[in-house]
Amino acid sequence: MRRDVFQAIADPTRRAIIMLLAVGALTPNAIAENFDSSRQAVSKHLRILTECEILTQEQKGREIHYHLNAGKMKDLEKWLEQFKQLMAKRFDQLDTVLEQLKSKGK
Amino acid sequence: MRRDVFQAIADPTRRAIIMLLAVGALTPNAIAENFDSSRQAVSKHLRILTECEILTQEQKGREIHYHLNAGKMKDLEKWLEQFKQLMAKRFDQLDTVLEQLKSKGK
DNA sequence: TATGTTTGCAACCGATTGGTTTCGTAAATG
DNA sequence: CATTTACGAAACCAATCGGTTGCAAACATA
Repeated sequence: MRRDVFQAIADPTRRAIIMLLAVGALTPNAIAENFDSSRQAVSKHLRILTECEILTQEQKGREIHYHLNAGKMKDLEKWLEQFKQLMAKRFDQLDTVLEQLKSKGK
Repeated sequence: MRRDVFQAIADPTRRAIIMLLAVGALTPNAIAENFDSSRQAVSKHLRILTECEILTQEQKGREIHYHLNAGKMKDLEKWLEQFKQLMAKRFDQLDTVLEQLKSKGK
């Protein structure tokens, strides 16, 4: 089973959960209140996100507080950065071509 | 059918294709050479990426050149930025709490 | 015109997804 | 001690995914 940040944020509900928990830790019930789907459905998403290590659990009596592990989002950030660098390099090459054309035009 | 950047980059092969095309446009055959899976499997990924408008097609005789539409990646960038802002705000609040504790300690 | 190449598309397949309902358990509450 | 509450886990389901093989069409080439 693939369990990474990319697969985690593919689902819109999970993205919303991440945003919710970015503000502060919440219990499954509190999270589920923000969605149309059942508590169990949300619970499944929480399980997936926990397996991805995007969330951590903190047991408090019979309640479980889900905390966001912001560090795990770095994987996504890194990939996006790598992509942007590749694109920047491409534009640099384009610039070189354009300059060569300009100097030839002289 | 959900067709957005998030779902597009969930698959590792598609992420690799995006990186490949970030360097320059390629034909399906040229792309498929970089992977173990069949040309048809790659073609399916290309279809999905095109439907997401991450790729554009340029017909050249019997060949099709797939170009990257870097602009579409902004959706991902925006979401990540929004997330990071939320986290930053949270840390600001934490700072406030810490400062209040400090001034009380005086 | 016959042949080979490049490509998309449809049919099929097992695995995975995201949801549901049901149940068990542990903690709080009366 | 009985009841309610919070939660995870399991069983089930239709839909989707990512792969395959086998076409057909369009273009290039001999």
